[in-house]
Amino acid sequence: MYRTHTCGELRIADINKEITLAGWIQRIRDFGGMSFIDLRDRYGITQLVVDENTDKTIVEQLEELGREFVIQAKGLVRERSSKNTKIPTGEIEIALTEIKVLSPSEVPPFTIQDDTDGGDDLRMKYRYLDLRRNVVRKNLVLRSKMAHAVRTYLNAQDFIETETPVLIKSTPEGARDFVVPSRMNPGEFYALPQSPQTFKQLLMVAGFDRYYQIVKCFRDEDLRADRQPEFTQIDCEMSFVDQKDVLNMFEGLTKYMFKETLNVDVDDFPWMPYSEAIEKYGSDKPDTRFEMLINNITDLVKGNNFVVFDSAEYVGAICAKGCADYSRKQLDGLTKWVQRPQIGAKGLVYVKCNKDGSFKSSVDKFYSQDDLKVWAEKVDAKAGDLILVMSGEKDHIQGAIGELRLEMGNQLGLRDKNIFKPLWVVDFPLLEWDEESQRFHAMHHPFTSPKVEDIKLMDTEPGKVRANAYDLVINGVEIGGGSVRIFDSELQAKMFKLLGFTKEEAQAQFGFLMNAFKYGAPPHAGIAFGFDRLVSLFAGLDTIRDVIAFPKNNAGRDIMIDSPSVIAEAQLEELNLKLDLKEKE
RNA sequence: GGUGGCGUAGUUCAGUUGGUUAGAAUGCCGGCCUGUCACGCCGGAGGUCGCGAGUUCGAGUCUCGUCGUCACCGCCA
Repeated sequence: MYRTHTCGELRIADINKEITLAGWIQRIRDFGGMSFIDLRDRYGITQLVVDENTDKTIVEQLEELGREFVIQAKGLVRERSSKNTKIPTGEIEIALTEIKVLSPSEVPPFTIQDDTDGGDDLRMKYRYLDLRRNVVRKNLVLRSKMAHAVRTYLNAQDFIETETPVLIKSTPEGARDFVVPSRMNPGEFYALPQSPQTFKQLLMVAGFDRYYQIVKCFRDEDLRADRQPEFTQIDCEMSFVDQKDVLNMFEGLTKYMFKETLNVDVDDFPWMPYSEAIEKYGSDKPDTRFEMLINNITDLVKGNNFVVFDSAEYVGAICAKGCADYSRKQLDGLTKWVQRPQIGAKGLVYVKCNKDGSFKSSVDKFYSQDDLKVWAEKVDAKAGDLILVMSGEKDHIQGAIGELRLEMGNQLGLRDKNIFKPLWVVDFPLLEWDEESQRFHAMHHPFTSPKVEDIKLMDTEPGKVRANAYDLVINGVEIGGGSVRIFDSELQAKMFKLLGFTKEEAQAQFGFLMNAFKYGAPPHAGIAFGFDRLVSLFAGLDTIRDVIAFPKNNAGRDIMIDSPSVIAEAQLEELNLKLDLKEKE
């Protein structure tokens, strides 16, 4: 036995016990005549002491020790003469009687402390050292607890946890696939799943009734702080349910996770139609922690010879509370901010609602005090508030002013990480027009059912068909989404036709699913949560990297193991592959 | 594919208008120190200023390219 206790458990009640600890040396404080060693493991830190009573050989051994050495230490627990109230073991220390180096350590490239001196690159390269730090490990402990809560809740609701294959088939819809060459089937490839979508529907046909899985998914697209090429979903499907049943079940799961892991009670989740989210928040994932809703003032601003507004399809405004005293510099800063290519607005019009009831705007030349008063009433602006107005093409400006709203929320400190505001966004469009390929794409996926009352529109105005599709959004983060599925092979065929598949293509790609539907498919619906995002939201982080033990960087590289990498010529040959690398221009 | 930030000691950063020998903190090494817990004090070592070209009498500093990294846009059903 290497140890009798962990480094986090000894207390004043353990005084005079002969104990053995094992762990990493956090720090040595050498006083010449005496020394202190902080010994660390996952559970905490315990102080070891060497003084005049300690065996001389131990004093000599001490010279060899350094940070991050793994040692085994035997000694007597005793009360400290000067206590440290900052740590749980701070009332005791270990008078050493024996010390053994289990494993020496080179000087680590950065300090293993909460406030490390290491930068992101270095910490990623030595991820196993970074994971020794409390602040990093605690995120993975939270992740473990949340996964446990998911299983506890769904098992209690009679869900069956089922694994689905990882080597599957490439499909044309959705994200780019990661592919895996098949040695036994020359020239053919597996794909890694973007999600277990079709398999979980087949499990419903199989009568499983309730399925879930905490499962890796893979998408070969460009990355972000909240997107990794491999990520984890809480994937679920249910039979004989409608949309409300699914939302209630997973609202229950979400509340359970908040309560179990953060001890937070959240309100019932409001349902917001997609159209309302776009209209009021300029986003399909609204941050409802604060108001500052977008108002459509297009009709109020026309006919004053202000050509920018007169020619605009849409004019939107938000009201920033208490910002009437923004300086010229601040307003210029906001204007520059919206003119960045990422937002792409031409400009920004402001109206200051002064304390004395007058208005000062950047368009005073065109609009009277009375005109501006009408605007202020429309956007519910009071004295002391600042109205920000953007105009242009409707879809673009709604999104842009939505971004401005979030930026103002940041500046005003309205996006508190300790407040959680979940909601369901419902009634998504079934299809969206893709300019590039000049055809409709499924907004959610091709198995999403249209709303019954909208089916008749499928032939006439496909773009207006609403789907039985829903997203869970918390604090402006898209946590998950799902839909009621098509379970009728004829309706599914119609859907494929709308998506531009020929009968033959549909049969080749998804024939297995349509065939399955011929043998008694139950009505079914499902949902999937992005587990990494949910954990990072709970942990108050902006990136999912810190809730993944071994994440990849912006370019999809693992800089610790240095992947991806080239493979041996023999491997290529075995797979019947030849490389044809494009020369860089 | 695009836009922007960053790249200087082991590490995190500073470095003025282009000008002599590139600094600080921390870490590391050595010395002193019996109650520290971010110990303290004294001393020391440590640099291909990412890489390559260019402008210039002179480049860490300016220009172009390139590589790495981060954030965002496109993309991600």
